[in-house]
Amino acid sequence: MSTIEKALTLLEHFSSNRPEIGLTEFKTRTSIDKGTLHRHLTALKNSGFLEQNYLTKAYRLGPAVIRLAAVRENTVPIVKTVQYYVDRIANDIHELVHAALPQKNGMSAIYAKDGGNHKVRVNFDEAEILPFHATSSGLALLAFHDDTFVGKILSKKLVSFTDSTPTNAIDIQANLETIRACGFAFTDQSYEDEVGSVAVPFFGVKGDAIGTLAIAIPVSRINETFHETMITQLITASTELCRDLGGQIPTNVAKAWATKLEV
Amino acid sequence: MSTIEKALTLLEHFSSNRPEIGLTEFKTRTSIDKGTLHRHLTALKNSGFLEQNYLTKAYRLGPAVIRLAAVRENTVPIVKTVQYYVDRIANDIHELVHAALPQKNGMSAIYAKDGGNHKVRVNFDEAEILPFHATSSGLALLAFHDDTFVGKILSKKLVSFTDSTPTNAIDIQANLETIRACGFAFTDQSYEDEVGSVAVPFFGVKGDAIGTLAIAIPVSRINETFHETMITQLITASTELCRDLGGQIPTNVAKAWATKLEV
DNA sequence: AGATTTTGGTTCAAATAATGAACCGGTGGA
DNA sequence: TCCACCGGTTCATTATTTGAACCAAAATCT
Repeated sequence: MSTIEKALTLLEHFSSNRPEIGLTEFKTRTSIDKGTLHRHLTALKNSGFLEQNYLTKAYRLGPAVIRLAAVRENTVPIVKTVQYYVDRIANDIHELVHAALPQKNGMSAIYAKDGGNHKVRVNFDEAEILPFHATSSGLALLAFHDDTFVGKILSKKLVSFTDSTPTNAIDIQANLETIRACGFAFTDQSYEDEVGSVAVPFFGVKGDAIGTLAIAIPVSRINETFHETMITQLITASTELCRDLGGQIPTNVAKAWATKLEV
Repeated sequence: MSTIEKALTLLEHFSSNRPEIGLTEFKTRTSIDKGTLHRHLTALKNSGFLEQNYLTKAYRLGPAVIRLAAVRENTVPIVKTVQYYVDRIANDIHELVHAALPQKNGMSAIYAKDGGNHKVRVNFDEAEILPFHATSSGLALLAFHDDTFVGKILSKKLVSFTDSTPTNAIDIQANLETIRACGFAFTDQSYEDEVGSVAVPFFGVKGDAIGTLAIAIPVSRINETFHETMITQLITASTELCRDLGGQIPTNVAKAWATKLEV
């Protein structure tokens, strides 16, 4: 791994829950030498990717990322495009809907909308990393990503979040096979207790999965017919989204989705 | 300059006007060796900061920046906070208003709104780098930034964009002194012909300028009274914005602004 | 108030990774 | 068919990164 990648990996530690990280905390989190760490953090700071809380000396993300995100969104307006469909589904089914993009170690929600007015609702932290193996988003994406990437992910230690988190790589591979066949993924309390989720991928020009649309819902509200409703909603939205983004749905997925919608 | 900084500098070359850059184009733009360049670009790609157009092999910004920007905005919600004031000014004065943050080599607009319905309007490209020395935003920020940074900027070659672009460091330093005294900056066609602009800084907890609010306007529509209107609008907005962000307006600026508002 | 721990930050010889000139192989004109 | 240009790779040389030990200041404990 190059020095550049090592340094950029540090940025992954920031999240909405952990917006500021001090030098020593970084050291315990990464077990990288303090000297090295300091030099890397300083380099990131000089480049505008980090800035320091002048009181605590802790590091937080800097203004450079704002500009880059604006340019990216100007180049490939995925967030904007995805919003329409997330909102539509959220308004239709009155549950928490989100769209996510893959990062190195999991999916990252780029937009979420809770269409519900339920008392019991799924707590959702945007910009959090959703682990590939424990979430429907993650599985839906892995199923349509290249094998080497999947292999890399599944060969790492698979953290258990609940009693239902799948941690056996072989089982997961089998599940991915099923997902590939039907074109959608679902999980039952594999990441958070009491929460189930359904997800479909959306595709880029090569027919590769570039992101996912997903619904998270308290298991108490899931039943057979609602499960089907969620899936049809996601499938139709993803179909239109792919068209908007100039993406291509793999033929077997297109076929599976079509038969699903006919029923 | 560390390898990390060198690599991250590459990202600065992307903009809305130049969303994709190939290896050879990078080489001509940076005069870095092709091998090195390729390794750096690959590292950035592996980290999700770049992705490749699979047809042309050209690089463009990747999905990692989206997540980081979301976390940053969750941490320090400058964009969201600033929007309210930019919109307000735009609606009041019916001209192009924007807010910008400093990057390494200039200001970058984070939000813009054209409140006008004029036939003649200022063309504005968001996520573009606005050079410090040629724009009111840049000057307003430099005036309240630490001297070493200003020195670094002014010691570089100051590009001339129009006949009115100031390129003499000593003149600019003198101008910064004036700006420090009155608390706002204005330029007359120093970046684009026919366009004038006014800007005020807004401040962080240390009383340091962390960004700017600015109005760009065709010179044909500027007159004495409108000039004053723009300045009062900007000053009041910045004052409130600083309060929202927990920033501290330097005492002499606060005084200058207060007297300006009294008139 | 004084001692102690913990914090961010720095140093410099040893270890390692970055560098770049030359080299591939594919693609698209002339 | 040739040639130029593209992205990408190789490997000996070189320069940078690395990390154990060290420092100073601030927070914490006694």
